[in-house]
Amino acid sequence: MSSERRVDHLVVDAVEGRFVVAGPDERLDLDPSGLVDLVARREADRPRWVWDTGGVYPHLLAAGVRVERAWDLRLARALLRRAAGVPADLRDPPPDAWDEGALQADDGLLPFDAAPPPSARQEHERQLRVLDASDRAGALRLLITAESAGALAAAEMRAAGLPWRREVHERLLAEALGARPAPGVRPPALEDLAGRIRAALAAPTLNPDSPVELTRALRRAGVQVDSTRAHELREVDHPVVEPLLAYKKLARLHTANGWHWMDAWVRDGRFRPEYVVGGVVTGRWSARGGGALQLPKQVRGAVVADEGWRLVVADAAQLEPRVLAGLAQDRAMAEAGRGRDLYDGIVASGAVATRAGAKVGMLGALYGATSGEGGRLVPRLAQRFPRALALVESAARQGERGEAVHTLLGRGTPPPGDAHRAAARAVVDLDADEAVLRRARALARDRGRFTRNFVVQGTAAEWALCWLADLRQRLWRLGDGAVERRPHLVYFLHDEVIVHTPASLADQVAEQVQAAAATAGRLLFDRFPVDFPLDVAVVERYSDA
DNA sequence: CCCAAAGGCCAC
DNA sequence: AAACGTGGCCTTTGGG
Repeated sequence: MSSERRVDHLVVDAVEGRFVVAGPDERLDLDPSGLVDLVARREADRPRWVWDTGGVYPHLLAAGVRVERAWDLRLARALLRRAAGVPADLRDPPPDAWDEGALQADDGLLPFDAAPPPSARQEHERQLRVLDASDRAGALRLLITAESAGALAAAEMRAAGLPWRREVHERLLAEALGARPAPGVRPPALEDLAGRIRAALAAPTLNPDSPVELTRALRRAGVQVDSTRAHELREVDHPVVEPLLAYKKLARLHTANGWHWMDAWVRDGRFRPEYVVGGVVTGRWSARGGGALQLPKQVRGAVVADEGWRLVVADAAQLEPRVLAGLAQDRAMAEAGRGRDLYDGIVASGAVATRAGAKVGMLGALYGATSGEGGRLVPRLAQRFPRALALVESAARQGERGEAVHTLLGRGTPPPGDAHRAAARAVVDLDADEAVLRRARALARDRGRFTRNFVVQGTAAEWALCWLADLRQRLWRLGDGAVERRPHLVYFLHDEVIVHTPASLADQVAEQVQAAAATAGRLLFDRFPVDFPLDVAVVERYSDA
C-alpha cells in the first residue's frame, strides 16, 4: 500500500551542490541545471516533489520552473514531532540534518561522532511510517500537504515580490518627515518636534528616543507617568503631549519604514520578504527581514499594481471566532455569523448590547481575559454560546495541568518548559507554601492562556493554509503562459491575501478567492454549516482596500 | 567591539 | 502588581 502511494512521488536530495532525484524505479544524479530540466520535464505528470522546499524551489523559480505539488520534509518532520495521535516511540527521531537549524557537515560544525545525515528518501519513508501508525493520519496528511503547498506559495511570493512604488513611498516620506537627511541625522520634521518637546519640558538636551530620559524629564515637569507609551500619554493633559505623540508616530515611520528600509528592501519595484512557513508555534507564518508581517497602514499607499494590472485584496471576516464555532460545533455561534458580520449576529442573539462589546468579549474569550470589559463580557457569551466557550476553557485547563493540546488537523503545542511543568505540579500540591503557590498559579494560568489561544489561532492558520493552497491552484488555471503573465499571489498575512492580476481577470480572481474560501471551510469542517465570508476589494493600491 | 534585555510600537 | 494570544524589529542601555 505504501509503495502504491509513492508511485507519483519524486524525492529530491541536495548533496554538496548536486541533486539526487529518486522515483519508484529510477535514481538520477544531477547538477543544478540538470535538475531544472528534469523538473520542468517531469512536472507534466504532476508528481509530488518530496524535498526541502526552501532549499530547492527558489532555484527552480529563478529558472522559470513552477511545480504544482510538494511534500516538504522539513515541515512534515517538525509537525509529526508534536502531532496528535502519533505513538510516543515514533515521536522523537534522533536529531539529524533534517532538523530545523541543523548544521551542515560542510560548515565543520556537525559533531564528529554524529551519524551521517539520512537521505531524503529515508526521511520520507520514516514520515510515511509515522503516519501509518497514527490514528489521525487523514488530518495530518491534509495538514502536511497544505503546509507544503504553503511553502511553494511562500517561495513563489518571494520570487514575484509585492509591487512597490518607490516614488510614491518617497513622496509620502517627504510629506511626513521633510527632506531626506544624512545618515544618523534626524529628518527636519522630527528635529522640529524634538525642539518643541525639549521646550515644553524645559529639558534642552533631552533625547526623545530614550524612554529613560523621557520618563525623568516628564516627572520633573510634574507629569506622573509609569511609562512613556503613547496610550498612557494620551490620558495626560500637558503641552508636551501633542508634539510628543506626533514625534513617536513619525519616528516610527522613519526608523521602521523610512528611506533606509526602502534602500534595504525594495529592488526593481518589488518588496521581497522572506516568509517563514510554520515559523510561529501555532502554525502561523513569521517573516525575516523587512517586517513583512507588520506593514503599517501608513505606507500601504506605496503598494501599487503594475500598469494595466490590479490588486485583489481579500481578508477573512472574523476568522478566529468562526473557526471556533466550527471547532466546537457550536451551531448557535455559526448561526450568528451566517450571512452577516459575526459580531452583529452576536448582538442580534441578545448576548451583548453592542458590536464593540461583542468583539472585545469574543477576543477576551480567545485570549483569556479576566479583567476589563472583555473579561466582564465573557460570561455573557458563555451563556449564549456554551459549546464554543467550553472548548476554549477546556484547552486552558489542559494547559494549566501541563498537558498538550492540538489543533483540528493535529498540530500540537511544544512541551511546557521546566517552570510550567513545576507549576502544574505545585498547584495541586497541598503542602506548597503560599508564595510558591501564588507564583505557580500565575505560571499555570500563563500556560493556560497560551493553550487556549493555540487551538483557535492554530486552526485558523490551518484554514488559511487550505485557502491559500486552493487559491494558488485556481489562479494558475485562470491564466496561461509565463508566470509573469498570470494572476499570482504576492502577499499573505494570517487571514489576508493579495493577488496581482491583469486587470481583465480581476473579477474572475475575486470569484476564485471566494471559491477557495468555501473549499477551505469544507476541508476543515466538512458539512458543518459555518460560513467564512471574505471582504474582497479590487484596487490599484493596497491602501484603497 | 558584540550581545542581550528592556521599552516601545507595528501587524494579525 | 498585573492585567489578554502570536510575532518582528527599532533604539537605548548596560554588561562582558
